[in-house]
Amino acid sequence: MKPKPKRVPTRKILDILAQMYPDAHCELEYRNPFELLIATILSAQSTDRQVNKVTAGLFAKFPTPDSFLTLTEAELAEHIRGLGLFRNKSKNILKTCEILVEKYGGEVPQDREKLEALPGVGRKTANVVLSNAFGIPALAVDTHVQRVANRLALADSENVLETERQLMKRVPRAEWSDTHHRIIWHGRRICSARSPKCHQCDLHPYCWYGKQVEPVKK
DNA sequence: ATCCCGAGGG
DNA sequence: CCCTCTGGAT
Repeated sequence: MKPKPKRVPTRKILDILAQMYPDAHCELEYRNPFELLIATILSAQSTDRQVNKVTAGLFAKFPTPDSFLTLTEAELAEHIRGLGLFRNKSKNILKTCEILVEKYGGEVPQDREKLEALPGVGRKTANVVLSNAFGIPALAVDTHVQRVANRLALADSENVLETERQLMKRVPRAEWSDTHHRIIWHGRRICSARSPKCHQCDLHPYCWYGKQVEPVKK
């Protein structure tokens, strides 16, 4: 008999994550699908904390696509200057608002293809909006999910789309949204890109990566 | 593969 | 100083 390749059951990992982060949720602040869409576009290569700092004032003055369209590209850029990639984001957001107004009556479409056709909106952003704003199951793979899922051997790929496929295959559909947020919280709080805190991680006994970083003490 | 691109942390 | 942050378009 060959020794079984022992792989940690996905169920085990998911249960521990649920136990570690029972209240995980989206940390971007928004009041409606439009605000979530804009906040998510802004979140590229930026921390949610910085995004919330910017959107607090922005959404108070400009709560709708129409109101954004009263701004020039340079004016909007000035409002979001605290974030990285602010020129690209300003341009994309205004074009997106134009399309929302002209094609969708100022509403955010609940449709992946229509969302991804908006400038500045790719698969990850579309997944965030579908899942959080509309309750449509989706599993957004961002930098945290990519890193953590691979460290935990929930996925094995350098490609985010492939990682998404592998996760969707292993995680029950009803748990996609919660799992997404739990993995992100884990990636922020413990399984950080640099110097992960394996010593205080409940998943350490089940983590191949953690054993490399910080071997179990005897 | 490269560009965009400021704030915050180590 | 260098690395990272809920990426997307070319």
